[in-house]
Amino acid sequence: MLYLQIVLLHLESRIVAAVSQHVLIRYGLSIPITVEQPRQASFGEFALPTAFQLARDLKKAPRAIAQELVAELPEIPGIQSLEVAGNGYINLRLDREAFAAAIALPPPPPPPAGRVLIEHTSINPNKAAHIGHLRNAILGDTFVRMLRAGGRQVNVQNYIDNTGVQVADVVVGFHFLEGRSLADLRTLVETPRFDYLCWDLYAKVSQTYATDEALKARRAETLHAIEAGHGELAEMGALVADKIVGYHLDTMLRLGIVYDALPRESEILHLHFWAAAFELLKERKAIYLESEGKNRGCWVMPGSAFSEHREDEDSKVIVRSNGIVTYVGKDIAYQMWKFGLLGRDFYYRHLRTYPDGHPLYVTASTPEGATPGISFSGNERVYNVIDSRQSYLQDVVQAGLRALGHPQEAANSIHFSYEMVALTPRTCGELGIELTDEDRARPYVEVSGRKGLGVKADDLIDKLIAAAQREVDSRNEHEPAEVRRQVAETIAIGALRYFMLKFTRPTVIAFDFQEALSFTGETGPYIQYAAVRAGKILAKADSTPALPADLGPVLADEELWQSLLAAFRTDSALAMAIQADEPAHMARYAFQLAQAFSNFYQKFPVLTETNPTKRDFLLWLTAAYRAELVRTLNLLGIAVPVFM
RNA sequence: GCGCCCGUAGCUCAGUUGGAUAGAGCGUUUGGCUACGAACCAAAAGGCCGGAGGUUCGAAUCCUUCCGGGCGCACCA
Repeated sequence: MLYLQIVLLHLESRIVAAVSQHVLIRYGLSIPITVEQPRQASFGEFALPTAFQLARDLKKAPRAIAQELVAELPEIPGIQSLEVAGNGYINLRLDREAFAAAIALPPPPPPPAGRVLIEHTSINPNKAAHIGHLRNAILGDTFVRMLRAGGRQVNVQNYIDNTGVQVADVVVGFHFLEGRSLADLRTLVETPRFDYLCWDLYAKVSQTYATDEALKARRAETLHAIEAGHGELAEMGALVADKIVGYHLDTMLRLGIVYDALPRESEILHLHFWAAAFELLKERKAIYLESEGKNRGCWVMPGSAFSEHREDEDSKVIVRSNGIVTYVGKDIAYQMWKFGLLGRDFYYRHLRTYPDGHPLYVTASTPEGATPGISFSGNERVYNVIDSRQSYLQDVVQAGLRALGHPQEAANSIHFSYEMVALTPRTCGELGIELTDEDRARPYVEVSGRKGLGVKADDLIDKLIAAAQREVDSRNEHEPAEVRRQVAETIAIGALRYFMLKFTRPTVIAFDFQEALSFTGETGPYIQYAAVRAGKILAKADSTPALPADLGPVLADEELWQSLLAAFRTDSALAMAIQADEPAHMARYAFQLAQAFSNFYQKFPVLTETNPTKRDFLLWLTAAYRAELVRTLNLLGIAVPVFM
């Protein structure tokens, strides 16, 4: 069934080849030929704006050129007719019979695979995940699914900063604010929703710093201990981080999000990744020891390395005057490892096996207990899914690679950036968050972990499931409770994932409960519903769907023909979405596909159709729609419930 | 101050990389269920694409400039 899409793609490239060759011979011009979809379906299947492009060079009216082209272009197999439209467009119509016959063609070979790495999620392991993290993970996971469907070999990583200040802050809270020992913490981490407890504690500690200088001094002490990896404070930090990572993995698994490996900062420290990178940076003179000014005694990267616009851009400190590397420095080392440029690797220990059998590895600093023979280093292309506020730092990392003499890798370092998820003032009100008059007047309010201001991921998922459950129960009283529960979950996840994907990456999402809880209109459930209805028809049909031999009369029906075309755009939509690095395009396509099916569903009753050939065709097309809907939803990480 | 992002229907957003009459969803109004399940469909109303210049056959899209909003610009991560 996929062949149809391939046929369309092939046809497009045949048109491009035929037209560009003709233009070259006839006019001696070599121009890029673009093929578009006509504004109105009744115009045909393809449109060529070629005459407009030629008008400049030929100094002739576009319409006249179009007429010339139509008269002189050689026949293109699969194309029935050409006609001039408007003031110079050329519309092409498919040979429908030939097109239908092409269904029998064998499937094409898979596209060449390249090894790519995607890092996403990467939440500080010191508190529960919030909606902003959901956007990151859903965006990353969806893009992974898209790339894999597009033939790429992808490995998925979730970076764990288990030795950073955020973990230290929570340890400060437990130990110095609440006076807990390591033994106390060992029992405490086992209490339910330990991640929520940390959420509140982190906010409390952050606020206490403002008035308590002594506590702030404890933070530095704690961070130091955690980085060194020795002593009670370090053990507390490891305990907290490991436990919270477990919660994050569970939360993401609820959304169908899994990883291949968890690289941890503790191993980057213990295996001295930075030392290796530092030597290389010095050797290539990518950084220098500042001898004067405010950065005296620091190793810095000159501003000109990462900013093309200004010579006097401030240089970026990589190693502090006390000899301790900054976050960016560590990130450069990590990015080098991703490309296999560091000359070092982690050991990998098996951490868990996902329900589908997929193994998850975590990095280790010794070969003890490690699984031999695996590596996640050495990728051709690297996507870092990180919010747009960190674009400055990502630029510095990229500049580091360039300065080290790796322009190729720098160019293949992609900051897959996205805007933040904020809250509408109304949602803040519902959450009982006090707002200033100034905030209330804004269109949205930024979430803040330090202030404890935000919507926890699991709370949102629970709320969505509850809302979906009400709908499911009211429509399906006769179904077993356990199945209803599963259906409600599938719908809730569908709604959430689609909601996070429908916005393009640079758009700030002003999160609103009312909008996110909606199951009608442009939502995940709308698309799931289309797939479920298609499935119902197929289940009730007495025959298996097969394409009838004589399609002439059926394809003459304009609406049916359009319906057929609309069902087979997945591959080209996928290719375009990958090329644009934009999962929202895929989400948009899924919705359009569902709309096309809903349309078809309304206009053409399948099971009651009396003409047997037409009935066979309708049934076949229903099966095609169902398959494409399932496949497309799968790309978005959305499952299809058994009923709705 | 410098850099990046955004400004499109009442609201929330798309706009296939410069193409034909600018599209969806929500909301509003109206019509359609003894059902291949209405979480749906059909129809209507709703637009100086922030303003002004420019580039060209053609601009929501590219350039310049102004206005309005957001986010960055640490020896934090």
